[in-house]
This record gives sequence, C-alpha cells and structure tokens, in this order.
Amino acid sequence: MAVYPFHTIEKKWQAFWAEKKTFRTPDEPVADKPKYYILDMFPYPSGAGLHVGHPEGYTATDILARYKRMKGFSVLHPMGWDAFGLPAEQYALETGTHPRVTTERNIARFRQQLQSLGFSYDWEREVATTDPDYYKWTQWIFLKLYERGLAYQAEVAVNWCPALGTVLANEEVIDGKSERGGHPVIRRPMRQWMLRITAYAERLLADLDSLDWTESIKEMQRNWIGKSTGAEVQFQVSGFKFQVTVFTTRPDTLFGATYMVLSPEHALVDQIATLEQRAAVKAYQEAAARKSDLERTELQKMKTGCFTGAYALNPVNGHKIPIWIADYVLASYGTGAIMAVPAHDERDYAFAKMFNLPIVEVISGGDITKEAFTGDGVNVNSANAEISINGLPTPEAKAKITAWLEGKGIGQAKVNYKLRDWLFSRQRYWGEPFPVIFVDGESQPVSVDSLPLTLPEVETYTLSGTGESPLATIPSWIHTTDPKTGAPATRETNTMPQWAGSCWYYLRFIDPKNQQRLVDPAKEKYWMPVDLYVGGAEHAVLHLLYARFWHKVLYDAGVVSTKEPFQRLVNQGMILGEMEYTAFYDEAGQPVSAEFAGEEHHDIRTNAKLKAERVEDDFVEKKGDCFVLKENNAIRVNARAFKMSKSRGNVINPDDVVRDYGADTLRLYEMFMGPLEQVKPWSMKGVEGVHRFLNRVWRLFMDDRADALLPEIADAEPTKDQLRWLHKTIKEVTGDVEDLRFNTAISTMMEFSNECQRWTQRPKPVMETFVLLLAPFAPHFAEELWLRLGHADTLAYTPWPQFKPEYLVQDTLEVPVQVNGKLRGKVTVPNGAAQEAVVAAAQADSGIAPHLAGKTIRKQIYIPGRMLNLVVG
RNA sequence: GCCGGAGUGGCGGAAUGGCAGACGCACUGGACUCAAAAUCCAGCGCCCUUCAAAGGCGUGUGGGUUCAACUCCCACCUCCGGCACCA
Repeated sequence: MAVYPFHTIEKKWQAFWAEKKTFRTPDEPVADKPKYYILDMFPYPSGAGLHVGHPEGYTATDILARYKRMKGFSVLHPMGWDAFGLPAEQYALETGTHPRVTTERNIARFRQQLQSLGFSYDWEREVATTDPDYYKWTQWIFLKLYERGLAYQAEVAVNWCPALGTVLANEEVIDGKSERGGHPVIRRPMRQWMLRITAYAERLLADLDSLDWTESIKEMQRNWIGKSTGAEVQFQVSGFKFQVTVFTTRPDTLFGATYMVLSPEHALVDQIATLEQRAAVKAYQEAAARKSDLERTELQKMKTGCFTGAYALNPVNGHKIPIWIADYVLASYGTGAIMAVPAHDERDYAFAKMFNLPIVEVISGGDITKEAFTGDGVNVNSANAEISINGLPTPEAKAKITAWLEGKGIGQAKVNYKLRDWLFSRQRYWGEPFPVIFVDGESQPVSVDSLPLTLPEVETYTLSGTGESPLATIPSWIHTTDPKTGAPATRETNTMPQWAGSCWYYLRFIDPKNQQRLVDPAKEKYWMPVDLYVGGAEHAVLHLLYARFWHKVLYDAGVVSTKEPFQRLVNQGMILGEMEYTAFYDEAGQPVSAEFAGEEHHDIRTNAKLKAERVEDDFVEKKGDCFVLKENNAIRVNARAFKMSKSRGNVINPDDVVRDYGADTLRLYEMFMGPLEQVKPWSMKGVEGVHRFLNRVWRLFMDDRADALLPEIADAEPTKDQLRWLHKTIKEVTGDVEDLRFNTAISTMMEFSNECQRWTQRPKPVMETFVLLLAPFAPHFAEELWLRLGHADTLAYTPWPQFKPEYLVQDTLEVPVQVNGKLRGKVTVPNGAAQEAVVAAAQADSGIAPHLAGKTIRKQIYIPGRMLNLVVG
C-alpha cells in the first residue's frame, strides 16, 4: 500500500538533521533576530513508553517551531525529563533495580521514540530533573525559599497513605483515595516542610489577567486561590477573658448570628468546654480526627456537632449565643471558627434545623421558614442603640457594619484565600534531598558551595515503616557534622515532591550547562518569557500554579526578569480510543436495551446482572438519537469512545503507527483529527486517510515507477488560476498555523492537492512553494521532495512563502441570490459589478425570475461580491 | 450544588451575522484488472414526488432580534471537565 518510501526517507532525514545539527539553537542569543520560545510540558519517562497522547502537543509545537524558523525567528524548542517520581521507586521496591537505572532506560526509550517522530528539538539542551547537575539548582532554589522565610516546618495533619507508605498533597487525594493507585488515605500529624505559597496568593491571582491563557484555566486557578472579601469579628466568650475571632463574608448578617461553631481542632475548645460537656466534646473531637476525608465527604449531607457548654456574646446585640464544635467548620480556613447565621447560610440552616437552634431573619427577600436565603437583599432586625443597618442593601450594610466594628475595635475588613500552603515533603527515596541539616533540632541550610547534595546509595528501597523515607534507614546519611562548628548534626530524610523539578525547568533550557548560575541573566532576558507552552489540561492548576509561584520568588530574588513564566498557554485535548458500540445481554443471553443498563452493568428495572459486549459497527445503525442493533432495532446500544487504558485494551502505540505508515502520517493525522484543544477519538481509518493524502502528493511530483520527477513538473509560467490557488493556500495555511488551527490548515492543503491533480502542467515555483507549506507538518516528506526538486540543503531555514493579495482577484464572481432570505440561485457577474447590474442579472436569471414574478422588490441588500438579498412582497 | 466548555450528516469535523455540511473517513456506483488490492472518476443531510426538473424540512429544545442566525439575546435539556461544608 505504501507508495512513497517513508521508512528510508524518515531515517535518512533524522540522521541528516542530527549530523548537521540543523536544529541547534546557538548558545549565545542572536541579538538582531526576534526570538520565539516554544515549550512542551516535559514528560515523566514511564516504563510504558510514549503514548499517542504525547505526540499530539509535541507535533503542534514542532509545527509552530519549524514555521517560526522559516519566518526568521530564533527559536528555542527544547525537551527534557521530569524523571523523579514514584513508579521508578515502586519498581525498585519490587525488583531491587536502582531507580536511576530504570529512569535512564526509560529516558533512552522516550528519546529514541521522540526522535523517530522527527521533532526538531535541540537535543543538546536536554535536561533531566534527576541529574545532580540539574537538581543542584532545584536545591539552590529551595535555599532561596528558605532564606526568604518561604520554607518552614510544621506539624501538620497530613494525608497519610498506608499502602504507598507516604504522605500525599491535598491535590493528590481524590475522594479520600490516592490519585495514584486509589488507596485509602487517612489524616495523621507529621513534621513536614511547607512552602508559603499563600504569601503570593494575591499576586498569583492578579497577574493572571496579564496572561494569554484560556479563560477556563484562568478561572480554575482563580477558584483554586479562592479569594473572598469580608471581615473578621471578635466574639467575647461569656465568663472568660478572651475572644473567639471569626471570618465572615457577610458581616451584614451579624445581627442574625444565633450560635457559633468552632472546628473540632480549634485551640480554644479545651478551655471553654464546660465540665458537663467535656467528655462529649472529647469524644466528638476524637471521632472527627479519625475520619478520613472520604468519610467527611460522604457525610456531607448529615451535619454533626457537639455543644461545648460555653456561650459567646454577639457583639452587636449582646445576645448570649451557644458555642458548638462541628466538623463542617474547617480548621484550616479563615480562623477555624464561624458565626452561624442560619437564616442566610445553607450549612448553618441545616445545622440549626438538626440541633433546633434559633433562626432569625435579618435580610428580607426570602422565606426562611422553608430555606436559607443567601442572596443579597435589604436588612431588617439589624439595629442596636448605636447603629442601624436596617433598610440598607447588602453592599452598603456590609460597609457600614464593618466600619462600626473597626471603630469599636472588635473587627476589621479582611481578605481570605482558600489556597493553602504547599506541603513540600515526601517520605521517599527518589526525589531531591533537602539541603538542610539539623543541629540541636534546629534546621539550618547547607552552604551553597556544597551543592548538589546528592542521593546516597541504599541497600534497600523498602520503606522505613514509620512513615519516614528509606533515607532514614541509612546511618551514614543521617549523621553528619555542622561544617561551621563541627558539632554533630543530622540530615533531613524527607525528599522533595515531583513538582519541584518541573517548577523551573523552562529556565534551565535557556542555559543548560551553566555551572556557575541557574541561568545566565543576559540569556534569560533574551529568551523569557516562554512564548507558547503546550501541555495537558491535567496540569491546569497545580504544576502551573507552583511554577508561577517559584517564578515570582525568583523574580523577587532578581534571578528572572519577567513576572510570569508562560505568556501563552494551550492545553491539548485528550485522545480517546476508537469509538466502541456496546450491547447488553441478560443471563439468558437475551439482548437488553441500553437505556435499562445502569452503572455497574445492572438492569435498572430488575437489578439483574448484565453482560456488556462489544459490537462491530456493521451490526449497528442509527435510529433517531440513538444507535440500535440492526437485527433488532428496539435494542439500543451504547456508542462511546473511552479513555485509552491497558485494561480496556484500546491503547494505540505510536511505534506501530510509525512502522506501518510513517512518522509524517502520524504527525499529520494527530493534527487532522480536530481542534488541538478538543477531546477526540482515534480512528485507524483516519490515519489511512492522511497517509493516502501524502501518497497523492508524492505522485503529484514523482513518477514512482521511474523514481524520478514527473514531466508535468515544468519550469513553466504559472497560470492565473494556479497562482490564485497557490496564494489562497498560502494565506489560509499561514493564518491557520498562527492560530494553531492545524486541522483546517491540512484540509486547505488537501484541497490544493486535489486541484493540483487536475493540472497537466505543474509549474515548479508553484509546486516548490507548496512543499514549503507542507514542510512543518510532514518534515521528512517535504525535505525529500525539496531535495528531488534540486535543492542541496535543508529547507528548515528557507523563508516561509509570502501571500500576495493581488493573485486572489478574480475577473468574474458568482454571487448567491436570496429572495426573502431564501437562496434561489446564483448569478455570475464581472468583478466589481455595480449593485444595479447584479440585480439586473438576478432578474434575468431563469431560476430566480419566477420567485420575483408579479411581486415588487421592496428592498435590496447587496454585500459586494458576497450576497444579494431581494425582499419582495 | 457552583464554575467553565460543548451540542452540526452514519463518523471526525468546516463555516469575519451572508451559499450549512469544506476536508477526511465510511458507504454506493463506475473505470482499470483474469480477479483482488492499490489507484482514478462520479455520487453521498433528511423528506416528498419523479424519467427528470423543481420543491419542502434541516446545526440539542422553545422563544426572540435581523433583509439574513450554526453564529447574537432569553429560557430550558443533555454531555464533558473542574471545584465541592472554604463561612
């Protein structure tokens, strides 16, 4: 089936590029050239090798990188490895193989696979986060954080996963289970390193506005940071000298606060609990501590709590209100305590109903006998001897009461963020060691000169079992001395999380071999920021937020010159497996229509177990909105494409595609599937389609029997029509590439080739220009044709074709004619014809005239050259 | 529940408010062939009628704005992604 020899061609050009260092970006910036830094999210080199999802983003960036080079830009397009991480360590545990060995093997495989796809990376800039020359600077950045008071230790309740033997970040816990492996996670206090990302919350939020990212990603980050504006209010505890401070976004509802709730972990609980209540309080606290996050979520609907026996005084009306503890109040947000306004907060409402607490309306506009009214409204029941906010709309009531509280010294305006400090240590071996030692239990940084602090060799990767890292089992690692005093010291046994290395790799690519500095300032100034960053949406929040945080710290430390690292961000959509049709059968083997099949494959009517079976598309047809079995079209089947997974057996291996169709076909197909950012199903038939396209293009040039250029490729003068086609193609492909609309760029080139096929003379200049347009998409293929057309050198730096509008001008135009908004025909008129002439032509047209017969033209709308609409009546 | 995105042929998808369905796949017919594959040519939203021409209906649903709506506005439905007791 193969016509053009893609195997030979692809190998040959990959070798050529490597040998000639075609894509080497000079170490020193080229001052007079505009720069373009185009970056892929570097992969974790897993043992499974490359997956068809990887080349999607990589092809997109490669096309743009090649295009920009032809446009005269100095392009930085590097690749590296996010190589620390759990799987290699897990594998070490099982087999005793050093994670470094596994990692190196996996990297070699990934590199070879990426190279087989013809990506134009500058491989001399390759970095791996596991390389001591690299993590030296990760540790250096940690010391910067430490110096600035942004790294600290805390005894925190962490997500402890017994199965993985490690602590996980909140973000790595999904529904109370570990994101990796789905093991249960419980809460347990432990000494941990924390990074004070919260100190940067406001800047991380505000600077989003300056970024050219999709609104949805920015919104996700905004939600994650979760800024809310309100007030802190102090409540005097009745019979004690101290107050409890709460945070509220609705200080205007203060008159409606009928009780208070502290989180079970709140520091004052033990002091205020009365004797009678003490045992109950203690029991509740213990129960809450035992609850995993999963249990907390499951019980979300059911509010629980316990009265402390203590009372507080509502500062605006002096009412004595009970103080409760309940786990619906989180210790880690705000002050860990709330004033409860059941009339105007759904959670407080549910709690008040549950425990029979008073509900007092202070905002009119709802019906509090039925449900909480949480919207804005007008205050009622909200006055004391000194102040009244009655009759005020919500925003004004908030301002007035906050000012009053401030004046009395019992409250002030306050901003809070959902964002928490970043839990930055893992109890693992395969990560960056912390460059700190402990002398008399006090942490102190190691000197910068002593970096990198390298990982020691270990006998066993078995976890310590105490929750500490395997490093804790190596006495030679733990015991050291303070270089300043010679006093005995111990080392940190935790390591950094995988996020650390990926927080700053884009900087190292700029100056990957620099031994003196993280990055040379002049080079940094030239290349930063990253102009385009492409990767999966799964990193929408965490990686991007962490990297932005480190970048801002480095900005404050004078290491980088930009406030933000990634100017433009695009997320490629996931590639799903092929579309699958699934039919359901009961125990007796009788087909059951898909609408009766519930989740877990049970009949939702009888709860009987069903068997799901895949059906070939030939046995399925469409009926209305659904697909049904052809043999019995009362039986619906499910039609869906699923995420690729080993267990489902629908994984496509890029190596196989490269073997059967070539890298250029794979690249072209991945781009042709649909818009880059969209989720889309794989189709092997689609791969064949683009492969056919390449074969057709090959035959536009080559006589494949003679292995020579066709005689049709001539040094002839192009016709007007040929130039029009060419320049239309240049215009559209250029615009599409600029906007990353690769799918439509490819269809435009397909249209050109379809047209071209009809030409008996294919003027060489026209055909050469077309090869250049195709080059970023199918680089090996284009290089080979370029060579066959008589060019000695690579086309990688040949100027991108220029579109000339004058070639698009046509002598005659076909203008669609509508009558009352309905298309009735088309008329052909000279280009630039006056409206009257077009109308006259329409009236004369045999197809259109009947629709005008006997009617008066009341209105004419003519969009020159595009449309004529005649309104008649 | 809240936030974001998307609903267009059998399928993937295309259309600065101006010819809906480009391009590709699948399918149908034809050419080439002893035959098949490959390739080339033609057709291909639905409905009615038909030798044909012509016509009607069509972009999730219902309204609206406009000479003209896949595109703009309002309401709703479905699917996907994220967040989820954050006071």
